[in-house]
Amino acid sequence: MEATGAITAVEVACTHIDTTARFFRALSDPTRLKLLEFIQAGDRTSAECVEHAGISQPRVSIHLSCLVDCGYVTARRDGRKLVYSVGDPRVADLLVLARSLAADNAAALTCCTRVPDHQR
Amino acid sequence: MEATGAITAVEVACTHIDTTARFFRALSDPTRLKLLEFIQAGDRTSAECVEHAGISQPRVSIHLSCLVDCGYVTARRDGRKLVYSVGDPRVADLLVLARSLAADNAAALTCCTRVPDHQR
DNA sequence: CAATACTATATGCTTTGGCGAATACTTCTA
DNA sequence: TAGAAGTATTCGCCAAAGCATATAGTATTG
Repeated sequence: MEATGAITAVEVACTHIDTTARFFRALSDPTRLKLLEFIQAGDRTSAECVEHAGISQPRVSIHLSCLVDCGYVTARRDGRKLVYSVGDPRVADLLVLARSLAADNAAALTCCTRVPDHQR
Repeated sequence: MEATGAITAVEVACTHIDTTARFFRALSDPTRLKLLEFIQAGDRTSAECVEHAGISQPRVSIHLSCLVDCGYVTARRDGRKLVYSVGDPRVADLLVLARSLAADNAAALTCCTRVPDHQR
């Protein structure tokens, strides 16, 4: 599938696997996921996000940048503040799907607890 | 929503956010994602997974355990070998959705490249 | 065109979790 | 019930990425 068509320069550097993994990575951190769900429930300013996340402003800034870069949320200015919102409806679909799957495996989702075993 | 019903003991320890984040974490590693897509395309033995992943058998074993624990795949014995397969159709839905979203943001998915900035 | 409010970056530290290599454990088959 | 084939664990190493604190940068407003 690497002959002629349909693959742009961007996708050559990273495989679609790498891209998708990176996409999932954004949601694999509880803080970012919490922020995304917060924003999805209604547009939020940075300050609101900082308060909701309960961590430092610089850290939240980085997390929000990450969510923006990954296409989960968009930012717009409102006076002095930045307001974040979820634009793409597929994001909601993704979250709903993931939540239902995760809930069904909540008990077994000790998951990667096995991976780092010797460090505890 | 924490008063009386509908929340089991399992879910009390971890919030649904933590559970879901952990769920996404399983897909946030390129090796695991690659394995999952490989298995989704057709049932695979451990040996096939090892060859496809291109890393050591022990590592693949751990990744597969992780995918099983998280509910993405199931394992069954076939003689001496273990055969892995994707059972839940929602997994396919999730992957399709994620791929389409990730593809639309492939260019910007430099994402967390911003997070670790001082280490390069 | 300041001063201020808001947001992003830099630095240093620590934890998580990826990897290979060695090895232990299981499970069929002969 | 050996022995081999297949699978899982342990260990040590290192990179990625989380966090706070300090600081720099950028808009908007007066």
